[in-house]
Amino acid sequence: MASLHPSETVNPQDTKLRILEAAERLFMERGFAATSLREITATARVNLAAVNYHFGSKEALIDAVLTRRLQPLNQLRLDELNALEAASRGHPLSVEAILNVYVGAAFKLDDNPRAGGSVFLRLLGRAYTEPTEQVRQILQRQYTAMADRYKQALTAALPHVPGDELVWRMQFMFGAISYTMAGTDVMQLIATCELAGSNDHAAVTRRLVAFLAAGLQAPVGVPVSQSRKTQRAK
Amino acid sequence: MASLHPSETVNPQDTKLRILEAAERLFMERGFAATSLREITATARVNLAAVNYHFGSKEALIDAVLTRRLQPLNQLRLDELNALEAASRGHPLSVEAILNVYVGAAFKLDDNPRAGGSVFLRLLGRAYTEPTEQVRQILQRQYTAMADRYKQALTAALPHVPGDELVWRMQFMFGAISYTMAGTDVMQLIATCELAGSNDHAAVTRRLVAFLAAGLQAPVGVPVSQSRKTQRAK
DNA sequence: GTATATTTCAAACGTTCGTTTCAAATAACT
DNA sequence: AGTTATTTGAAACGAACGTTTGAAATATAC
Repeated sequence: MASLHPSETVNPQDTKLRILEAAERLFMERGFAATSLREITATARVNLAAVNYHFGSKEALIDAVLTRRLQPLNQLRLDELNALEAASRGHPLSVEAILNVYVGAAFKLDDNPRAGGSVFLRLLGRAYTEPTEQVRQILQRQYTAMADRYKQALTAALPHVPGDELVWRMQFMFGAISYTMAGTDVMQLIATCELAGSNDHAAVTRRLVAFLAAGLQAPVGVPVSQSRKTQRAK
Repeated sequence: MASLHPSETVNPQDTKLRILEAAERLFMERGFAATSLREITATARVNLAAVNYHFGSKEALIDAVLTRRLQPLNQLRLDELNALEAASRGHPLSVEAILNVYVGAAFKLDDNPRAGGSVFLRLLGRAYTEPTEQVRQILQRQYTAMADRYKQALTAALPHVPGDELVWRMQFMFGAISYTMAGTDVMQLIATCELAGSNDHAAVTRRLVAFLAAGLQAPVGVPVSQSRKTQRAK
């Protein structure tokens, strides 16, 4: 060991971390199923068997990669919403304020180099549409409490929107957000135009929040049961 | 052949179709990478080698599965928008009318048993966030002209929204739509609530269009360059 | 310093993957 | 009819997969 250069000495915990970060990036670039443990361990410059030694299986590694950042992220979203409500002292929060907390928390993860979230956010955006039961369950576990809490806050902020309508609008909201997070840049691929300033998180947040706030606050139409009549009346 | 029961006789083209439909469903349920040709051919009750014989490779099969329904879908979206503009005789279209055509086309695919789109729409919603370069290119090829055309129509319907802002809002729009199409039912998984009437396409369309129309028409904020001042002013 | 526990490593395990082969069966054509 | 082209079938190909193994190396404890 004395013959090794200091930069080559390895922190005991380093292997686990290096695997997590290599896996995070490769999962984002190629998806869970298409990324092999051999690619991951080669990227992390650790032995192939290290994954099964430290995590147990590939499934458990996927779980660890997702939970590591998702748990703090959603905890931050809960904490900041609670803090905001506490600070408002009874005054109902605006939709924009709620959305700013939710979206802003993700970009805080992104800005913090320690959290290294830029890669993770793209991974997360894609994980939402992952077909495997395992990933669905991980997301469910991590989102249930947080989504319920935000539904409650949004209900207070949108008294004119019925409950079932709000659930749908939150569905649309999550879609727009995770799609944006995924950064698939589909418009860039789809149309002959570019997304201006996609690296300016504050600007993206402002645009996204304005869009979502308007959508959530949209006038509520006629009840579903009367829809056919309404359509024919046109 | 004469000894075979008529129901057992096989249409020459039948093998290709059976493969396409089995692949469509399995790709939707498990994703592209995680679905093997052996599962597909077993489900379609055809020989394993039939995929490579009729399509050439798994990649080519993925392409065929996506293009088969996406091409007609986006063509329908183009045709119906053109028809609507022609019928309006110079009057600018409303945002709602444009969105109804776009979203409605997808659900027409779903309603038509011949088109059998219910499975495909979920697959398509997931394909949007697919990491592989191949799938990205297929989507780009199929979406470019259509997205450009809708951007043009929305520009006319939203004169107060600058071009770069509109591109972002279309990005949010595509996110909400494809997320809804994917039918991941993330809110169902995430929160302790259900999406009421998710099978009522007319009702979903109405909710989605109302949300998106409001989002697209949201007031345009201050220019990005002045954002910091505005934020501090609060 | 010796003993114990933890971590790394190269090699191999059995499976499954996409693809190919080539003969048999079926369809199409003259 | 007989001949040709197309399609199906069973079997096998090499490659890559996740995982396991057991010995070597390292860290920790006494």
